[in-house]
Amino acid sequence: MVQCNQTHFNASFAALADATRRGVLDQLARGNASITDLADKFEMTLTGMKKHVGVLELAGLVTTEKVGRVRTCRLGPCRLEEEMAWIARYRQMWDMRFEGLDGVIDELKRQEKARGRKKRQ
Amino acid sequence: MVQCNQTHFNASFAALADATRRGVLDQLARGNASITDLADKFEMTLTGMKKHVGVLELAGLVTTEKVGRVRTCRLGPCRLEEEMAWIARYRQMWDMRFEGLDGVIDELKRQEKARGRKKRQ
DNA sequence: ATTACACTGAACCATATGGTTCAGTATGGA
DNA sequence: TCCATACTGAACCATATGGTTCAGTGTAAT
Repeated sequence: MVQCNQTHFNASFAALADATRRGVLDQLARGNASITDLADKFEMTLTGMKKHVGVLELAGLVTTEKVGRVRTCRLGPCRLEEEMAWIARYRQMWDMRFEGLDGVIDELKRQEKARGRKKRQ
Repeated sequence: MVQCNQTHFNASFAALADATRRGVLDQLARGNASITDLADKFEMTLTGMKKHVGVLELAGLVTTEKVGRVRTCRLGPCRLEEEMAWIARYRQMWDMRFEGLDGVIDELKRQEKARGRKKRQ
């Protein structure tokens, strides 16, 4: 549904709106890691890191699995395809909008030229 | 700088993490609008909408200009190029990661086959 | 059996977010 | 001049966010 997409966009963009979480994704792209690994790397308490991982997990960007006493984090199923598509569409609209403006500017220039010619006549 | 980029990513992704603000961008792509126009369209107070526009403006996604008593909002200079690039790079890493896993799986299968052959010998 | 490790949950804190109302200010139109 | 319009800013509110500490629980190693 639209609602569902909206909610998912909210979650994934919000997840990306934090430098630590983007860093975690970067790190997990290099290899799986435990909560402790990540907490060390980003100089943060276990509890703090767990919250970040939770946000990423809710957004589908990360999945985790606990075996024994260590929880391993890895990249999740969300590949940011829709987010990418949203931005791509936005940029397309932005370009069209500016082409439109260019059109207007060209039109204005033509009119100005025409006025210049008239004056000179 | 890296810091600067990080801050910009924070602002732009946070700006996108709200359905109303994404809607405003959509709307502005269709044409410029006043705060009143947007507030009406999204059934919100002027003050509320002004805050959203402020967030979008800070992220460079919107610019505004006040002439007379009406403030006109239009798409801003930020075309989300770097954000798009970040996501593209992420997806690339994600793919590599999974190719890597496929590689590991293939390796495991080969080893298993090898063990099978050994056992049968 | 003891101890160390890895995580978890609750509670707390400061600040940010998304919204409102209310009381202005400034501008445009009759 | 008078009134309606369009915005603005301050204050407020509830909830979310990004972090912490502290007190557990369960697992691994000695």
